[in-house]
Amino acid sequence: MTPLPRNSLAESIADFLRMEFLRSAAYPAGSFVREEELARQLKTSRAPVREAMKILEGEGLLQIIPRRGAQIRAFSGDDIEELYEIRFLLETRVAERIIEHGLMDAEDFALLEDLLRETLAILASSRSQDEKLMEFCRRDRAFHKYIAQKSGPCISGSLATIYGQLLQAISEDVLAKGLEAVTKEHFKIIDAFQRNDLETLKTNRHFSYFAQRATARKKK
Amino acid sequence: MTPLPRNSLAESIADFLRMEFLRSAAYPAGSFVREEELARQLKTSRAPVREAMKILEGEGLLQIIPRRGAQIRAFSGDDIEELYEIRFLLETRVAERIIEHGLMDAEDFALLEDLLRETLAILASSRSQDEKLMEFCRRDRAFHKYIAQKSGPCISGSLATIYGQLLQAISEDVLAKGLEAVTKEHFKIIDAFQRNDLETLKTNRHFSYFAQRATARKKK
DNA sequence: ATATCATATTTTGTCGACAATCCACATTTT
DNA sequence: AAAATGTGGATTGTCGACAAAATATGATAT
Repeated sequence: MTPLPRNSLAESIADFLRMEFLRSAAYPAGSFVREEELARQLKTSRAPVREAMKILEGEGLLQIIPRRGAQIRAFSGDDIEELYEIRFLLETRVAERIIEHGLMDAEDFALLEDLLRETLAILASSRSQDEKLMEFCRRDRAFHKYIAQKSGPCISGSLATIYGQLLQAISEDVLAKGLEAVTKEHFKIIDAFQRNDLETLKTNRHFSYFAQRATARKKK
Repeated sequence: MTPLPRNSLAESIADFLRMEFLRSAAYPAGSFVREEELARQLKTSRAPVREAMKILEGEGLLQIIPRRGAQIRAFSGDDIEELYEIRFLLETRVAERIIEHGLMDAEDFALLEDLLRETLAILASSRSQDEKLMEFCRRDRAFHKYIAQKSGPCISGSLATIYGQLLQAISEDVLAKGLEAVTKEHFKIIDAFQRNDLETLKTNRHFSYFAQRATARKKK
């Protein structure tokens, strides 16, 4: 058995910050994350906080300006369009490879559907909004990652950062549309894969959470 | 004038490690980077070393296993193929956008050619091999980044990490082929952009350093 | 009133030390 | 002999403190 490596404090702090950025009440885009303040809040020292910020910088969610601080990245309308475009490009390639080479079987589909059902169950149960958001994000990531991994580890990595940035960029829309609705749409993706329906995966963009509406509204 | 933010020690260490990974004599793929050892070697403390490793992890060059250490990522033949594929996908999109919307003008071309000539001049001058490698990497990155930036900041970011991983993956081939040869081939890219020759940029893969030879040899 | 400069305060960058964990090797047990 | 257990050394994780830099504050001169 794998020793099941518990993540370090830095990873936990990074998780925490990712969530906070989504809720965005305390940490609006463009504002700075103060090391001391965050460390005091989480009852840790500044060292793991700094490491967490380095992680988030690597994911493109934070922008560290030397000797100035860490600024929460703000995405413009153009940025969002660009992210959607990259996502479409990479996901199309993923879908092509999976369907062409038959990279997913019945077991995979069952596993993914279980994951989605589990997600819905958690969202239906009475937990705090924060916990729901956290569990949703964890499982949503896992869902997309599982599919991308079938195609390859490198493309999966690239897509993961795109997902993260996109989620932060359009968090208000995700929250507005509802976590359940987003999860339910994922069933259609599994269905399309089962039917080897590449066209649906490409043209209908079932992969995507939302329509262009989101990007159009952000444009200025 | 911009205050020209000097990069922190962590960034410098990350730079240093990137170079070392390319030379790969002291740091072969798959081996671990020891914090204490590196800190002693660079006459710093472990804090900036740890931060540098977090940076490199974000770039996919290093793989941090909690409480175990930081392992230099080893790329398989399949990985390299995948990286080339992603790179082709993204670069094609970059070229399309630039040519379709006329995103580059005479000034850009002149600037890029200057950069290449400068690179060749440095490579021709009598410096240490290490310094040549460092200067080459810095300018090669700048070259690709400048072009990608014309298309958009997000796609540029994705491509940058791909470039970095690819460089580490095939560093022996880069060193074998010669830094000058690689730089000289870049002139063809500029030429193709000037002639709006999208087909050359796509099919001939002038963007790429090498043929499949590199990937074929790595496969097992 | 504005601009400029000196000073105070806040914030980040770096360090050395200690605690927790992991690994390799030796020892014991079956 | 093989597996399990323990112990010692090495390595990572976290902390608090100090140094350096940037920002904010306020006084002075024009």
